This record gives sequence, C-alpha cells and structure tokens, in this order.
Amino acid sequence: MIREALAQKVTSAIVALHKAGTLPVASLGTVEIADTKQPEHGDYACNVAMTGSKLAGMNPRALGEMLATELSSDDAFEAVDVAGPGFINFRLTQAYVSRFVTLVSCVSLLPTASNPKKINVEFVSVNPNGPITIGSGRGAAYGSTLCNVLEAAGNEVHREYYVNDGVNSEQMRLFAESVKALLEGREVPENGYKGDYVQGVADALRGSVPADADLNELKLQAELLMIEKQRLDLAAFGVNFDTWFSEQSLHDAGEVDAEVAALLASNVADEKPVRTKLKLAKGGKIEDVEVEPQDEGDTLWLRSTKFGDDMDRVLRRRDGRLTYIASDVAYHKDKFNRPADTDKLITVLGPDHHGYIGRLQAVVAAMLIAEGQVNPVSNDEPLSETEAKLYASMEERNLCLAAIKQAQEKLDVQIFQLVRFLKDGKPAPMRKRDGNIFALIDLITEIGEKMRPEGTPEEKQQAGSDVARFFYLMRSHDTTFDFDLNLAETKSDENPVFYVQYAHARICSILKKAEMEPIAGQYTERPELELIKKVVDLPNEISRCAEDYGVHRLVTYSIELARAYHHFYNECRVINMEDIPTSQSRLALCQVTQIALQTTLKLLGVSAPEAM
RNA sequence: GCCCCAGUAGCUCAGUGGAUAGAGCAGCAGCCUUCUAAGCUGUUUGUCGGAGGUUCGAGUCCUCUCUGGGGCGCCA
Repeated sequence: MIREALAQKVTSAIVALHKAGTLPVASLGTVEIADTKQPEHGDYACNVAMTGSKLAGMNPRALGEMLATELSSDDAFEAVDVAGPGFINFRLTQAYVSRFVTLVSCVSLLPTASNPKKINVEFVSVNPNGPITIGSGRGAAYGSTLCNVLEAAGNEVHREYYVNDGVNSEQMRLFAESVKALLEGREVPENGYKGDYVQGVADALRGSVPADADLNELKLQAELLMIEKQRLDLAAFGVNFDTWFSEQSLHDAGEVDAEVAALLASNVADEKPVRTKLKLAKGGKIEDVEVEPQDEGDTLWLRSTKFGDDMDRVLRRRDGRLTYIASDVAYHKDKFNRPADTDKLITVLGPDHHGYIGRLQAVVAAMLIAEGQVNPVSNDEPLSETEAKLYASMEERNLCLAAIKQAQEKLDVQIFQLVRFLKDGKPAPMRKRDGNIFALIDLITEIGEKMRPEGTPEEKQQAGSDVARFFYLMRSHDTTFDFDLNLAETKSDENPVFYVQYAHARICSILKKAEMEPIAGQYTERPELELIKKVVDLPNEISRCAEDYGVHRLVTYSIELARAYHHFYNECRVINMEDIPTSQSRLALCQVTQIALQTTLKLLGVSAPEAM
C-alpha cells in the first residue's frame, strides 16, 4: 500500500526526467521499495538507481542524485537521500504516514489483483482407509492457507480433494479385506490394517451390511465411513473443500477408458513389451537407456519418458486392471473444469510423493497431446543420440517438448517436507501402540485439553486447531520442521500463537472500554508510525505469498504486527480523558490494527479471540 | 546410483541479489495504585558447512564438495 505509492512516485519521477530530456529512457525496470536496514537510513529504500544504471547509461550515484532531487519536492518526504553505492533513502513525513490510517479505514487491506487466474488446488487427498494423520496435517494446513491467500490475492480458487476409491487400488482392497476379516471374526491378513479404528469400522458395518456381502460392496461402505470421518476431522481443523472428487466416478463414466484410447491413438502409450528407464548421469544428461523385456501378458505403457519422466509408467497391468496412472490422466483432464476453464492446477503432495512431480507433469503433457491441445514448436535440430531413443521423429520430439512446457505452465506441484514431533526435546513416536500413525484429530484434542481445560468441547477444539495450524504454518512448507509439542501446549509468552491472539484481545478490550468514536488523526510517536507502516504492509505480504506460495511468511508477519502493537500499547496510552483527540486517533489506529490482525488470522485459519 | 530438502548466534529459526546478517528462547538487569504482565525495556552472541564461479554487489543465483533428513513397486 505505502510501498506501491512510493514506487508510483519514483516511476513518475523517472517519466518526468525523461520528458525533460535529462534521462535517456522512460523506464528503469521494476521499481522495488525495500525496508532500510538501519533506522538512520530512513523509512524505505529504493535500489532502482543501481539496477537501472546500465539502462540509463549513468553511474548509480549520479542517477540516484537526479531522482532524489526530482522527488524531494514531494511533500510526502521529509528527506530523500542518496547513500552508499546508490540507495535512495526515503524519510517520510509524519503527516504522510498518518494519512494511511484513514485510507485503511475505507479501503480493503487485500491487494488489488493484477492478473487474476482460475486455480484448482488439490490437497490432502489421502486414501480413504484411515483417519487424517498428523503428517497429513501439514498438507491440510498448508493447502487450505494457500487457497485462502490465492483467493485474497484476487484469484478464483477451487478447493479439491481427490478420493482414491478406485476398485483397482491394491491398498483399498487390502483395507476392505481387513474389515471383512474382522467382521467374520478372523485375523487381519498379514499386511492388513490393524488399527483400532478398523475394528470401529467393522463394528459400524455389522448389521448394516449383509453377511454375504462381496468385497467390493464392503469396500464401498467402509470407504464412505472413512471419508465422512476424514471430512469431519478436517472441518475441525478449519479445512473445507468445494469438491470431493471420486476416482471411481471416472471409471464409471467411462472417462478412463476413453482417455486410455486417446493416448493409444496419439502414440504416447503402447503395448510394446519394453519399459524404458533413463539413467541420468551427472549434469542431467541421458547416459543410457535400458529396456526390460516382458515375456508375459500385454502391459500397456504410458511413454512418460517422452515427457521427462525417468521411466515409463504402467497404465494397464498384465492382468488387465488399470492403474491409478490411467485414472490420473482422465482426472487431470477433468480438473480443468473446476472452476470452468481453469488456468492452473496446483497439487500439494507430501514428502514421500516428490518422485511424482515428473510423472504428473508427464501425465498432463500426454493428456494435452491426446486432447490435441499442443502447438508444437519448430525446431530443425536433428535428433540427438539420446533423443533418437525416445522419439521416432523430429516432429514427435518437437510436439512432446512443447507439451512438457505447456504442462509445466498448467500444473504446479508443491511438495511439503517432513514434520517431526518433539516431546521433551526428543522425537515423539508417530505411531500409537496399535501401530497406527497418530490422527490429526487426536493432536487437536490433546492440545485443546491442555490449553482450555475448563472450556467447552468447541472451545477446546478451536484452541487445539489454532495452535496446531499456527505451528504447522510457521516454517516454510518446503523445509522439514520440528513440531515442539511442549511449546504448543505452553500457556505463556513463549507460545507465539498466544502472542498474536493476545494483541487482538487487547485491542478488543480497549475498543470496548473506550466510550468515544475512533477518528484518525496525526501520529507523531515512533511506535505509532511503526505500527501504521506494519499494518499497511499486509497487501504487499499477501501478494508475495500468492506469488511464490510461501505462506509461512504470513505467520512471521502476524508476529511482527503483534509486536508492533504491543510496543505501541506500552508506549502510548490510548484512553486518556484529558486528551480526547489523541485518544480518538489512537483508537482509530487500534481499529485498523484489529482489521489487519483479523485479516491475517483468517487467512491462516486461526481464530481471533475477543478476550483471553 | 538417482531425486528432493536442510546446514545462519548456545538452542529454535527469519532473511525481496543490496548498506554494519536479524528475531524468539535460554542468561543477566529492570517495568504492574496506570486501557489484559499471555505484555514491555535494556544487555551478550556470528568463519551464514567448505571451495570455486556469475555480478558494481552473494547468506540469497550457478557448479563442485562435505554432513544430516527423506524418497525412488505392474502399491497410492
């Protein structure tokens, strides 16, 4: 907000200098407004004199001086200095900063969308064979927050959960067999599912499912129970979806068969008895291509190596059953309908799925070719030795390379890294005694019990969810992190969730207590001005998060905002009956801070309590 | 073997290619007759794993390398 205004001023100054003939170009590239490292350097700094010095054909200092002189007449600035190698440092007048409080009161703190897109975000998507685990919790927290942020940045977002309920799924078959065994009073099979909840599923189905029900019918009923359980657990965690998309529905509608036929017709899938495996040497060059002879059955291969995958993938097994890859092709085609004419698909996957990036890109690339949506690039280079092993012709290579490029633009796979739980400084076991991974709902309940022992069940759940979400989101999703259970259950200033929520509660308390109208005024105290600057930075933070999907910065921002408020609170008394105008202007500042805090916490899916 | 992630203060971690690399915790010293002390103030802390390279400028980008975590099924 304030940065955009300053960038605008710099841009105008550049244009003005160009018109006056003192600057040879009308643009020096993107103008960025950064923080100053030292308070003595002023409020904000701009490095455009350094980045644009080549374009201008001037040395950075001279260019900086020129811009500074042009800008210094603006009454927003108390001073515009050139420092160091060519930084332009801005010192803003108190009046200029103060004006933003009025502005925030009447406009939104959300960024203005520059290039809104239609985006489908798929996240969590675990098999319907158990509760949501604490590992998936990170994906749930990350994915839902990413959706909120993308939406806040002006995009149309569709939240999607892919239900892996295909009849061909080995895992789901095993799950159904485990339930069936328990129903019939037998031991669960060797590699079966042994958690307590499996017994729960069996108990729930006893009576409602006929004793002679076949495995598929049983599987269907068990899945429905598990999906409902997952839905409830996620809802308790503040995670909701627009679509729970059934894999099996694609099979039932014949879309998988149709897509497989299209792949065959497009020559990106075939039944030749070889699988290509690429051995990648250092530097990413293909060193060798290995073939595996198959002597039985007709396996159908997706030639994903044509699209950068490291080996071809099975579409149809020797026994005739289609694999999940086959459904994936049809699924990705279908996903572009939610929302209609989707520009971009984002898939959030766990650390064990990072090998999927290549094959999912290949799936989309193959699908785009099968659908005739690829415009090949022209390239007259003859096939290289390695390319000749993958492609029959230059035309095919050009088509496939274009397809990969398009797929990479359309599909973004975000991998979140491992989360480790620590208790008393030591790694806590992720599995319960029954061998099953801890459920997210248990984590929420456990933290909630500690935080709000006297609370209602709803309050406990909210408290547990707040803490868990905040912790999951504190670190970059792309980094392994330790979830400190002791810290999460601490009711003290060490716990950052409460630090932020407490700032909000304090504001609510003051606004309630003050019996006068908040009216924005002039701010002169340092904590006031720093707080204003922090508040108006929110749109900028949201835009940045939406650009690179690094939503953890929003958590850092919330802590910084809370800190700025606590500083202000201690330094500047708000309610003072002997100075009504100051009280009113400070109340207005409290109010805009409240808006910023609420907006941020809402994006994070954390509640903003009015009292603590 | 290949792929992903990480290595920054005693600990946990921030860090838009920019200036003298920052917070929190822990330690020490203070602040409640005053709007919620779940708060605030002061103070100590660095071979940004290592080596090259690109750049006017590298914790940040590239290559190599060391250490640690994770992943590589006609399972999903």
